[in-house]
Amino acid sequence: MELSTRYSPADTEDRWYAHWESRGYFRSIPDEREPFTIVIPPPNVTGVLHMGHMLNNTIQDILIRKARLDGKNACWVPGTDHASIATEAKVVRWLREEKKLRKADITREQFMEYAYQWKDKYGGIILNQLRRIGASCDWERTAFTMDPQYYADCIRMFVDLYQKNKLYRGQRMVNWDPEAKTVLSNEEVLYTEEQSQFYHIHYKKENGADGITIATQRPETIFADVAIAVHPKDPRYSHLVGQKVLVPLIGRAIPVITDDYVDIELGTGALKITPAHDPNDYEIGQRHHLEIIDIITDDGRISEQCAFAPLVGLDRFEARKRMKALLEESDNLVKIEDYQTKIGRSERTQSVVEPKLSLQWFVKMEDLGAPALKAVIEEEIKFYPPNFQNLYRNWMENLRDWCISRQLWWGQRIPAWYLKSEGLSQETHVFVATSAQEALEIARQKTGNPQLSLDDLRQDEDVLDTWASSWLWPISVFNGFEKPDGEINYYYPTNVLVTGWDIIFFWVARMIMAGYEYKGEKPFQAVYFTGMVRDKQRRKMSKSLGNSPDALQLLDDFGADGVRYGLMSSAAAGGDILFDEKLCENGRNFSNKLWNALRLVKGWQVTEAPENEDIKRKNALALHWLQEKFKQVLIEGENDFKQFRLSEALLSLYSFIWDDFCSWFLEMIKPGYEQPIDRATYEATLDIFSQMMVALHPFMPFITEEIWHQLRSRPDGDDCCIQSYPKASAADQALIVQVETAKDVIGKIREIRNQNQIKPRDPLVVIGQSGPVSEALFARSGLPEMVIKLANLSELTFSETEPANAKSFISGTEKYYVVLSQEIDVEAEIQKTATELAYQQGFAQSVLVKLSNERFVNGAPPQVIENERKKLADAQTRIAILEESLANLKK
RNA sequence: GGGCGCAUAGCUCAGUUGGUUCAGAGCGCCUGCCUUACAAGCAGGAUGUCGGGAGUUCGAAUCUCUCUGUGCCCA
Repeated sequence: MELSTRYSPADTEDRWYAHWESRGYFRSIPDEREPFTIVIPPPNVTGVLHMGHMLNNTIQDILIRKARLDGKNACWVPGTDHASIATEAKVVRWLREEKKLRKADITREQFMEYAYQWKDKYGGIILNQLRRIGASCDWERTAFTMDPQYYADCIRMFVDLYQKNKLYRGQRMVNWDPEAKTVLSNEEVLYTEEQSQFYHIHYKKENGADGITIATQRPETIFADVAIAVHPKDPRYSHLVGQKVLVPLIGRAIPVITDDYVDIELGTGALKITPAHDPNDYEIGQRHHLEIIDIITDDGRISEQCAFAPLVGLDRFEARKRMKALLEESDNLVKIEDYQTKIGRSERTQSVVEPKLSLQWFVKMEDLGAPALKAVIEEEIKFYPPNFQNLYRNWMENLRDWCISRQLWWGQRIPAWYLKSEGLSQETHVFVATSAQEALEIARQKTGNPQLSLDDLRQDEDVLDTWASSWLWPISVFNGFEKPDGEINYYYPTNVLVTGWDIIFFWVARMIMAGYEYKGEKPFQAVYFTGMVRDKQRRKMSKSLGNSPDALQLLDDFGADGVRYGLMSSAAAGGDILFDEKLCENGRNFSNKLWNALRLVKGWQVTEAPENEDIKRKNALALHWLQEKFKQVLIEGENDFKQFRLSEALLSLYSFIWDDFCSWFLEMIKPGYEQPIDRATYEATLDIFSQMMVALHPFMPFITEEIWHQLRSRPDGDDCCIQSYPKASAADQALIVQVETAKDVIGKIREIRNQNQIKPRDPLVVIGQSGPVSEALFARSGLPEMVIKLANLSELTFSETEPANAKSFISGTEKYYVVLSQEIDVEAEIQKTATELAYQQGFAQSVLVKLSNERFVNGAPPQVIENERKKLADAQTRIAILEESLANLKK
């Protein structure tokens, strides 16, 4: 069998994924095993794979594969989210560009047909891309937030909340997107610094005398003014309070009032109050019981309500432009100054958000929030890392009612019906039911009019906010609403949710609320928050910045395992990742290292018995040591997994495999050129190599599966993917420490070799000074042979006398000599030894000071004191050795 | 304005309950090697006021306070 010198992911990844899938390894059906459940944070149905998805789903896959290897019934439910705003925007653009259709020209039913066409065409892309990174989802469970069952669950939820009086229709100041003609949640509004202008406008008194000058960025809204507010402590305006001034151009009289909200420093210190078009003004208006005048239409134009005919019908920005001339003409404009301010724009349409009073559906958060807050504070749901509790608490303690209606078509249509006889937004009757027929029944009862027919009713035009559907995800994907006693009881609560911290409020908090509301229980035991993937300049990766590497290209370049390694190696929970391709390169290099270890081992000739006793002892020791070391790594790994310290778990496996296995173990047992290896060592090596592949499998599934099969010919179905994870057990620490000491000796011999330009091939003679530690060390069967091989020695002996022409080093508290053929620079040696001596003396002194401090000796635990004594003793031993060396050198 | 975090090697970051020669890893850098698995590699090496200051303690990268810088969330 010829293996290429480099590992080629392209040759293996698709093949193994297809194999796993065809074998049904990812399928989960409830059984007697303990379940381990994850529901995917559903990506946007029209999305494509980006770095954030790869990170997030790699973590989920690691946890799921580990659970599967641990013998649990691992269930990872994949799916997508309909993402109403984003998807509708894409569908609208597609219709306009491809079909030459405007949304206004087609019916709701036609639009939905097109939207589903679009979804069928693009909806599966991201799920297929997830397969490429190795995601071991149970694809038969793939869910979608607009599936008929899921849709029905959303409607059921809406009706239920309404019946429980946790849902109401109310007028509220909302963020309005005049382009999409929809309400946006606060989170969908992006604020950026923009250049704006402050119009200083003078309002005259009723008698024509000088009144008050205000500063506003929105002169076009003066027609909706109902008051001017000043700060109660502002002496400049105290004489005007309680008087009336006239709105320019229309001459309507409005009062001057006082309110603490006003910032004396900002602008002129006088604020015009326009409750219909500014959230703060709305609140001030409420406080002072002011009327509300709404002068802006749904599409952002000035309405007739403004009482100023020349501007009616104009766009708000066009109106603003006209205001300058109009105010100048009427002698009300004092000045215009440039002003830098934060402007909110719709995340989707980029349109400037218009604060607007609107009739919307709201969820009352008070009752829902309480158990959800408690669950996290009391750690019934654990957050990783735990400091996200603060952020969560902060938000949960300042809950506002949740506006769940959106003026869109793509989504679950709100199951509320009104009487056609009542005007839009003027409704006095509302009938909420799961179907029009039911609504009709209710309507007949409530109105007492049995003659009502479906034709008399009108369904609410709006759909649910996407989050108001996806908060049901952990329940609905297991059909928990329709069959509350079905498999949901097996899978729920799920084990862990893996998601970015940026949607802690949008989604995590709301899923917790829904969990307690509808299951009376938390939706997940733990939440693992991933960081954001950023570029090297710390910018969040985004499509608009174009700073995101092409995910698929990365997979092509480094292999899925390489990318997974790269993402995980610097991804502590919650910490952002400054993404650098270098990280994936490390992963690729690691794959290659594994591959070459395979090539080495599989290239060996095997004989039944070792060549001689030395080799037998050496190999036995090497194996024993590696097995013990592996146990230690496994124990640490289990610990890491329990705490979701995945990158630590990966790094310790990485260094075990690269350093301990490849650099030390394989070199220990590697036979000489064209020499065979004994069968016992060979087989044991294949076994532990195989075990290592299982241990690494959750992180790097493809290459581990490939090597698993390359190592041995295995029966059909004996795959790495479904092995038992190697069990951790207590390791022989004494052996591990001894080998570490031997490695230190070897390292120091190599260092002397390097410094003296002695080729690795030239064998050396090393003489150790007899001492208790070295005697015990070298009495370990196989250990001297190991040192001889790895340091390439012709001779390793012990003696009391110092050899001629040798360089010495200290390992632990023992002295060793490396005999050199070349001349030694005695002066340099004296210098070096003296420096070392000074350091050791200083060290001993500092320990001595500590030990002679009575408070330390009385206060510190005995173990710590014991350690200090040992440090001192060891240092003193080394000092003695160094002093002796120095004396000898000076002879 | 209110709140939350972060600051450790040139870079990116670990460092769990304060305690072992604890100051670490990877990358980068320097030296020497194409040593029959791997140059995507091997063997070595250098690098730190743990942001500044004060405090608690026998003992602080770790706990407290404060200052500085910086990032985020909310208004």
